[in-house]
Amino acid sequence: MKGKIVSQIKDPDLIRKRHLQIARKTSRLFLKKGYSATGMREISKTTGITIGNLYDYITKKEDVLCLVFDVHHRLWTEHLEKNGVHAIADPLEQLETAVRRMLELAHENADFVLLMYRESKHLPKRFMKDVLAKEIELIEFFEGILRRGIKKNVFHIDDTFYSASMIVYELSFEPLRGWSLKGKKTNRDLIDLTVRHIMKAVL
Amino acid sequence: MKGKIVSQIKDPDLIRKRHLQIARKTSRLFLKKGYSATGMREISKTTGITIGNLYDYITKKEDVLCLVFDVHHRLWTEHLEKNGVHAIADPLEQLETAVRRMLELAHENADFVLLMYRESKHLPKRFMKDVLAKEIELIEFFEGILRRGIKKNVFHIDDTFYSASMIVYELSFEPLRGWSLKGKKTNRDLIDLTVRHIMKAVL
Amino acid sequence: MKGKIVSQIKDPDLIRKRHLQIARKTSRLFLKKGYSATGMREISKTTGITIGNLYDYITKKEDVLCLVFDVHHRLWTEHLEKNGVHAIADPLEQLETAVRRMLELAHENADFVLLMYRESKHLPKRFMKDVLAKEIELIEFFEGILRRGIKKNVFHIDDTFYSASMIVYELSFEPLRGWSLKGKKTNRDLIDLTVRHIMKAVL
Amino acid sequence: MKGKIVSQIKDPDLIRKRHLQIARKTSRLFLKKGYSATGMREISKTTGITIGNLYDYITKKEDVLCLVFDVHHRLWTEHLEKNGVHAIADPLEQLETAVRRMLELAHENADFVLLMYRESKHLPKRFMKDVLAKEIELIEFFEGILRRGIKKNVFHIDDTFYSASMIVYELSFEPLRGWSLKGKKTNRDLIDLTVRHIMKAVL
DNA sequence: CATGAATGAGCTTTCATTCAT
DNA sequence: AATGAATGAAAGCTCATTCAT
Repeated sequence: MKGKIVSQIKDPDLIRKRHLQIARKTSRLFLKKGYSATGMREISKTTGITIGNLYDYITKKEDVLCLVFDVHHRLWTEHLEKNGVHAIADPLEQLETAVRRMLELAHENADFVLLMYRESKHLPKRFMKDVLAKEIELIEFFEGILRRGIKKNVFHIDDTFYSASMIVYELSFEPLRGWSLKGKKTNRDLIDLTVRHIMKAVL
Repeated sequence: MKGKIVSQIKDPDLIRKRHLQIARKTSRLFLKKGYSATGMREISKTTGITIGNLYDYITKKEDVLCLVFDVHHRLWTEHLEKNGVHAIADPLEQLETAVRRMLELAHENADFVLLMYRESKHLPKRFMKDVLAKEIELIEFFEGILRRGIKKNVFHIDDTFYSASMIVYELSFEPLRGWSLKGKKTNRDLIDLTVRHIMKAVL
Repeated sequence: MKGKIVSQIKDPDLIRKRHLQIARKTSRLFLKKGYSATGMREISKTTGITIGNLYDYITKKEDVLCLVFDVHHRLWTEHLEKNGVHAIADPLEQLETAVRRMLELAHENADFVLLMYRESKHLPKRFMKDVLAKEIELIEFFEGILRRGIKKNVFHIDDTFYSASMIVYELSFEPLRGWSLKGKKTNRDLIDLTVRHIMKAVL
Repeated sequence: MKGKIVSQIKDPDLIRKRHLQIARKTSRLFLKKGYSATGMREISKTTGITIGNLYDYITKKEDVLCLVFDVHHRLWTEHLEKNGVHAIADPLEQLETAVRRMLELAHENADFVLLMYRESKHLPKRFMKDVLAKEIELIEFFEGILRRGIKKNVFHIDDTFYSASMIVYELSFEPLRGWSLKGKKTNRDLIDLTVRHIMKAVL
């Protein structure tokens, strides 16, 4: 993962700064137009970095997509840690809280989530492996909760890995399918409904 | 819907034949390489229709994507009809059967489903509306089952449209997320697990 | 050699016609500006073939250089045949005639010869092998004359391959070094001097 | 000649030092990849001089090529002086020695000679004139020997300038054409053959 | 109806050169 | 004197689309 995107620039602080700048500004472009339809010239204009200079921080257009994925992934990992979800002892409470926090995050970054489903195909293989590994990590985090809940006899499910996978999938319901409910439900209601839906399936 | 894709050709039977030919052969290309990365030359070669002739049956590259979506949608609509799901009287049995049939179809056409999530962005707006309308139709079909089940006091859920939406979303679990379970579950098990997961949430 | 330059175009006559057109017009550009300094846009303008269409007849810029080399090589091979040099029985007369004819050709295509020395580095390896093979052929042609002359006791040299190589090299004297004599000698004188120089060394 | 390459730097010793450093290191690059294909970044890396600093010692990329030519030319001039060829009284011995020394030098610097034929086109006109002037000097040196030999009735040739030009040209036989004899002749043999070839033509 | 050669805007990427520090 | 980030024109090449035959 480290040093994945090769840069011509020597100053590592500058690299970090510019990489963030590129990822943040470009993600909006990718969201609106899609990866393929977004040209390097647009990326240059949006980021405010001239095209030549841009290529001092990346080697191929792909790298920009990798940077976008990177920033977004960091967001998710950090979110659970920040909210102290790991520390909750009661599995039922922990699951509910984790799901709720993730749904909130998914709501705030709905476009991002959609982007990742849509454009992951354009990631270089090497990077794709990292992405999948992180997804598995998230699944395993939920699996851990489920296992502890089963031991304590509070959850009743046959297959923890399957259920954890499905839960993680359901977290993306709004970003991927929300359009059908747009205008019919407030965000609060949608989250409540999904929390209940998920909890019902494990109890 | 009809006549959406404008054609230079007079003979309507020929148009239908060619459109089907284009859709079927090209979908494979789009699946493998994605819409943007697939060139018209490749489409011409794969379909066996020369490039000039191809443009007698479509007006823009988009149209090819529309054709692909069209064929695939027809598949789903027809599937429920063919399997006589509409005729089942018992809501519980009907829901379980419908879900199972859809999951089987989703499994067989996993790549297609993935394609539709990925490339829908490239559809022209006009066509996109049709696509969403059809999705709503499917949701409403499931909503109908749920409503009847509630009346008969066999389902217990608060919001039928939400639940129907979520069910339809869950049908795409394997195509979109199956990679995490690849090698761990047989297709049969996966379908059984998902059927049980869905049924549990509505009972 | 055959079919070396891959083309998208189906009509083989058209390919030949355009390849010749490209080679002839572009060689002038390469002569004046060198291979690297000549852009595809210039080539497009000079040949009168639009840039996209140009790439229907070649796959890379290299190919244009190959075409130029090809045309020129054909020139040399055909020249000896046309002038009936092969048919001369007397080795001394044959050598003198062959040398004179080649010097005349070298004079008329001096720029071309220079081009080949200068830009051969940019040829793809595969093609380079063919070029060298043809050069060896020419050397061997002269070696044959020398051998027959030795048998008839008219030439006196130790090493026929060396001498043939040197003779072929000397044929390029004017194209490569003529500048130092420019204005001092007429073309006729220069050729006479070189013929005498070469003959003296083998007698 | 002096001060040709304009520099921002005040200290003339430093300029000389850096210019030598640039010429020596870069010539290897030009040999391998050619002038056009060698980038300033590569030159910077190879010389160990940062790109900005490099431009304190030159004004354009051309200048680097000039420096390379300069160093190489100095080599040739110095070589004849070092070997005391100028002091030999007997024209025949002097010619043979001069030719032999030059051939040895040409062998050791074969790549260099090739480079000069190939890349001279990229020299700025002003500098090109200097290069040609030096070439003429070398020709005239040989012409001098020939003249003295004719006076002493040991050489028999019609045109001293032509012969001297051809001799100088023949010195580059190995660098330009040696590939055809590679593996067939040792260096010693090749030099002997060429010396004999040249002497035979003037006697 | 069918063919495929032709068009040219637009793509990603490179690279000589400048300039603030 | 030295550093290296920044510039942007221009390079090679692709590709959706048109049109004469």
